[in-house]
Amino acid sequence: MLEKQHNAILPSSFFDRPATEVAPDLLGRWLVREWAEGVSAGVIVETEAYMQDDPAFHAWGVVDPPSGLIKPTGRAYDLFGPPGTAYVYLCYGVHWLLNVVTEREGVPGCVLIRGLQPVNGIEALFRNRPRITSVVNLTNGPGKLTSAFGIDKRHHGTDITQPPLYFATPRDFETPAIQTSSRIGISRAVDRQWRYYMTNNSFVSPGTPSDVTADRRKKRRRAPL
DNA sequence: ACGAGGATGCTCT
DNA sequence: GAGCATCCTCGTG
Repeated sequence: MLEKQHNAILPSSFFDRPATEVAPDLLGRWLVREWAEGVSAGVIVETEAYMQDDPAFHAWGVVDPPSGLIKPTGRAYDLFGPPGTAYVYLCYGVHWLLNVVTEREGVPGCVLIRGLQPVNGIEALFRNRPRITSVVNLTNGPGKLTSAFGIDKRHHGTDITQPPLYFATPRDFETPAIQTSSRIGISRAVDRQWRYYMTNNSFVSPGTPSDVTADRRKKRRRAPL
């Protein structure tokens, strides 16, 4: 089982930067989850950055530019928190998505974790997703990896630079080869190349990057006559 | 292989 | 009530 390497934990200062710097820098590092018995970990292979003045960002429009005042409404408020805080929200009413808050307190930003390659405690991950039979399908998507790692509402707002859930730099860390694309599943700010992923890694999510034609509205339900 | 559709809940109009 | 930072299943080829 994995030795606990608390000295390798990424500190909050790591996240006190623009999300577009943090997101690529997280590739090749580990997400670590400590259980009551044992530890699971995965190499981060895919991330997305969300920033101020970003129409695809949950906190978009929350800052009033003339005054700089924050309108503390809903989930967006938590994106102004201190760097290294977990921002976990429910997507499509079904899946929890894990983000880490970036930039100093008062400046909103976050990085979405979209893909992991399991490297430790894989049995526990399978146990959390009993219907999955192949390792690849365990964690190759933002909703899949939270399910496998047992991440949900309970982790929202918690310090993600401490056990039981944190990021760490592995001993053999090397800066990986990285590619970029537009982000997946969004309909606004589709031109920004703020998705980062490892080259030639099969644990990158199968989603298609958004483009101006990719986000056609689903067929609208016909109104009853 | 690929595409359509459903599940399901929170936020804002 | 619409619009989601998704995933899985079940049709067709």
